[in-house]
Amino acid sequence: MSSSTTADALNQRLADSGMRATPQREMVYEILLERRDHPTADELFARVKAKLTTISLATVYNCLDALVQCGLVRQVNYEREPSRYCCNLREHAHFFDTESGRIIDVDLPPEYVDRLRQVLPPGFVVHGIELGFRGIAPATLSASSAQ
Amino acid sequence: MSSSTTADALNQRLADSGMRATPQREMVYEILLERRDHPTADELFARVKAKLTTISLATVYNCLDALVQCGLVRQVNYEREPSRYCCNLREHAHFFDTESGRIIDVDLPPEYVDRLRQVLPPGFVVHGIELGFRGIAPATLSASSAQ
DNA sequence: CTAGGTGCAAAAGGTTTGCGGTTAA
DNA sequence: TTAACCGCAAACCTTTTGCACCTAG
Repeated sequence: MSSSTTADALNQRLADSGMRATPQREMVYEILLERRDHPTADELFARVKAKLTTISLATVYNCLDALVQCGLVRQVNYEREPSRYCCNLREHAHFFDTESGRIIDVDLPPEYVDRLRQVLPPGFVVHGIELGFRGIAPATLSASSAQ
Repeated sequence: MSSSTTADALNQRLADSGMRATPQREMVYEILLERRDHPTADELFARVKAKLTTISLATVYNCLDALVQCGLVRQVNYEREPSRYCCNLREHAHFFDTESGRIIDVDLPPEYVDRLRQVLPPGFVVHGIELGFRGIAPATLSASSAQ
């Protein structure tokens, strides 16, 4: 049920971008949805391999590229660390907790985003905004998403 | 004169962080100030090598690390591209022009920065904020800094 | 039948490190 | 004299690519 609807949605999204659904892509996406904790490709590889034992790391990278390209996944970069992957499609910023290494999603209200771009002089065409905080999160916040 | 005062400032900053001034560090910093165009380490290496012919790429990386650590230089990362280096110490965002590859500094008024952090729920300790825009800059803007 | 995907291994590419020699406090 | 720093080369690590094989449309 829920799993089949996400599979359908994935199928649709991939098709819209001229790509096919495959067991590997479905599994990578499913595992990414399972815990929304911004894993690296390597970490994801380990989790996926437990269920699809023959998958390779290169395929995980390829699947993630496909998911990013079709707009279902966001690639999150912090400094020069390995990329992390995020299946939260809402407009949000990232808080990088330097103590735990955790990434926390912070929802951004639409009017906040509008105000963000107002800092640009006129004439700039904006295709994307990236807002990141670095610091220490309240210890009590154990989930991977705030607000 | 101006060059000697920046050298003094560099010396001071390095000393404050327990490091020495060296010809290589001075030259890397000077070249970085010359054109404020966010070069990569490689690019900087080429420019510095023209004046300090024996310098090595590893030393450029080490010098940049030193300059970043003592707070005179900011390391700017965009997606997974090579790091770029920025000697603008004012609070500012970066606009990544996807057509030219250029990075444009956008000054952030203090009250804007204050408003940025207001999106965080209470309890978060912020040590740094990174705001980046991706898009197309007005062609007329040829300088590397806006506002 | 053919375009697109997978898995493997090797390559790429930016950055870091180890080491012997040098320099400045 | 001794701790910091340089230059060189090798190592590192994440990501990409080439290639042979497979599979769905």
